[in-house]
Amino acid sequence: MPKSKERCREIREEMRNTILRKSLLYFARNGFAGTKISDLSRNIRIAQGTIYVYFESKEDLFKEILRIADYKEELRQVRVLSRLPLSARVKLGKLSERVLERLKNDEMFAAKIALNTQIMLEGSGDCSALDTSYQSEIFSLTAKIIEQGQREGTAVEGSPMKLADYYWGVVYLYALKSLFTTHYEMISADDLERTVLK
Amino acid sequence: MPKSKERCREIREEMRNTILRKSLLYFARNGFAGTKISDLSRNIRIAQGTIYVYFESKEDLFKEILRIADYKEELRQVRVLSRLPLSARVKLGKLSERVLERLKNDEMFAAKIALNTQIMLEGSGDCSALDTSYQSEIFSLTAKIIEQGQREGTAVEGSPMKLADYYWGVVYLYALKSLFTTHYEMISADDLERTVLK
Amino acid sequence: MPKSKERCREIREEMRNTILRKSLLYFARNGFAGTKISDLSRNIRIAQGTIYVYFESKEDLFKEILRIADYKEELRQVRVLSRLPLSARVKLGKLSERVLERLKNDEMFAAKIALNTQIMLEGSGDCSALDTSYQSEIFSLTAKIIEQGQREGTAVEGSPMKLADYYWGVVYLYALKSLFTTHYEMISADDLERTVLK
Amino acid sequence: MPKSKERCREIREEMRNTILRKSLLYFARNGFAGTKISDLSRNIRIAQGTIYVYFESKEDLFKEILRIADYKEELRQVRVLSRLPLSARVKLGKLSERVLERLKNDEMFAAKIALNTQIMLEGSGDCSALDTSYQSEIFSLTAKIIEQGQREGTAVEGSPMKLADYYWGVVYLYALKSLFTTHYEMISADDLERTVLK
DNA sequence: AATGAATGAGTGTTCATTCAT
DNA sequence: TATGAATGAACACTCATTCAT
Repeated sequence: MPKSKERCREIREEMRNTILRKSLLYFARNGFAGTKISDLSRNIRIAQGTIYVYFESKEDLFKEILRIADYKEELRQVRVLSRLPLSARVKLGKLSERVLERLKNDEMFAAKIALNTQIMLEGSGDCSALDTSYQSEIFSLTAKIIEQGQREGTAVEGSPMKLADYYWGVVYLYALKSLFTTHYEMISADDLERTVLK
Repeated sequence: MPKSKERCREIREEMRNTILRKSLLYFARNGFAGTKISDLSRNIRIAQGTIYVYFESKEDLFKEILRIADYKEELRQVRVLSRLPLSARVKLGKLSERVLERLKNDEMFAAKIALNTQIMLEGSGDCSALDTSYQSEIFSLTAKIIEQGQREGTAVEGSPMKLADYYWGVVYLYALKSLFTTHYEMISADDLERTVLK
Repeated sequence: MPKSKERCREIREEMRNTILRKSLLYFARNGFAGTKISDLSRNIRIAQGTIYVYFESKEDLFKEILRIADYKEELRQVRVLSRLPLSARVKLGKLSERVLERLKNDEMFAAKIALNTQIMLEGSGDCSALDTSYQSEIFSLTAKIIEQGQREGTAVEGSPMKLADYYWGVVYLYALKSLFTTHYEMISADDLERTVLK
Repeated sequence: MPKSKERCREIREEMRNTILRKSLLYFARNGFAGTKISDLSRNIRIAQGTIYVYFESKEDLFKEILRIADYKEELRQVRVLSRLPLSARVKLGKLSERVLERLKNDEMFAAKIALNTQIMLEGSGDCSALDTSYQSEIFSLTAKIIEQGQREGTAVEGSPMKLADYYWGVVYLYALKSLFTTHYEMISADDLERTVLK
């Protein structure tokens, strides 16, 4: 008797997500070239062949990872925040607290940030593969908050985009630290804010 | 013919340095796993075999690169600076200006910082390979300057080591940017100082 | 419930035959190495696992195919024909007409001939797997008819076995054509006869 | 000191040809799917990697083989023959003798014919890869000789193209035999001619 | 010393086969 | 019994390393 079609789809979806989730961490830590399918599959505790049931190639798997490692949720938060009737200082305070909180507790979040920023840095090559629109909108929204801060006299002078870039660069820096280092001293929200606030 | 022998050694030394210099950049950009000897040799415009005349293996080459990519010169500067009868604010100002200046103009400097920090992050694995003593002394000297700043009331509160780590982390961040991005906005010395100064 | 059991056996037999029939065509067209179980099962519209309910392995399936792709029926016809009180010319004429007729209309027949001849050509390897006695009896009966023709002065000179081999070789040739080509010009019975008749 | 550029090219050309020549036989005997790179390289007595120094992939190697396994030389002969002021019977006699001679003595010739005809039969798929123009010109020249024979009353009736196809089909048949069978009885030029001559 | 063709261990990928459902 | 996801041995291919020139 055939398996129920529905159940089958569920199982597939579940396995696919397991592979994606575990691979995200692996790729973030070891890079594309440094990740071997054999190690990866041992890490996920599946056979090498199983990966190829769900993905066409190592590269395809990597691209799918980048697709799911987007900033949809983060963007939503920043959007909401930027619209609230708050001072830039408060907005950046709340944002920083949330971001650092997740960096500490959610390894996947750190991996996502690390992977995306790496791709953005290497850039050029295969931009097509990656939808960077979420990221760039986060940057421009952050820049707007900084601009608001400059008008309010709480943010430092300088190009808001440069400062936003600086702010998220520091987030990337601590994403790397949390990915690679077991014992490290996390900066405080104050430290992070200081990139853009007086 | 002692002179000819001398000349021979010179030529050898020159080739060896060329390989080291070009490889430093290549490894910094592509990582160890992402660097193929075939690509590397094409980049240097020598035959693959030539690399093995000067280095025992890819790993040996990499270790030699790390050996020359030390912070001897930087350490010297920081040492001198920390001993001068200056305020912490001025010391950090001068340090920041010099570091950002080199980051902009000296690609090798950026590569050196990127490579070292990467190794430090991945850490654990082969610490033996890398002499991190220069780096850690720079860190502790920077921490001392920050401590001085805290006494003088110009530096922010918090663990001086954490703040030094933050300061150099940002330097690493912009080393990466200058390595990978062609057009980017460099932060100012003020921006960099703000990681640790009020 | 004896009836239900009987019915069950029937269904099994039916499925088994479907697999054998469809596989015969597939193997004839693509060869053993060129036939993937995944493609085959998709072609039959069953799951891959189902094949293994009826056959132990790909090789077992192939051997079973060769077992059913015998020349029992053809042998019977040639036997009857060779015993009739007819001239060699008439015998070969009737044989040629029947063979070409089936080649045109019965894809399974073409596949059978193609597969068997291929196996005979590659030969040596696994002769054990294939009972070539039917085939060789057809050859020797054909040789006898040719001998008769030589006595009657209608067949060309030369070793009767060589000529029989030639005759059936041409049949193989057009079996291949009908298997692979959609539009081709079939030779006439006269053309086929001419391999052995003046 | 670098190897002489010229000598290098020679060595490369030589090895490339060795691989092509030996692979032609191997692919002709075992087909594309049935040919393993490991077996092939063992057969040529080189390392597997060496094949990839000269060819991008197994498929690329196969395509190159088809490119060299053309009928340029055969076409030249048929062209000359068809222009000579001879009767069709004599032309076909000479052609048949030459072809059967080469089939017996030149394994490469048999492999070439076997491979090309196989490709032509499977056809459709990747016609682009193979230049079939030589082959089709041989066919049409042969058809013209047959037409001449029909006018002279020596060739049998029927579509000249069909008969040319038949003639070369038989050549393919005995190419297969000479490739696969060690002991077989080769047909005579007379036998071959009889496909198209009365 | 410098070369680049040759190597083979190691990596990515396929596919016959198994097995829980 | 029929299914198709999971498996891992076998295959295609890569790349650090060697070596004859």
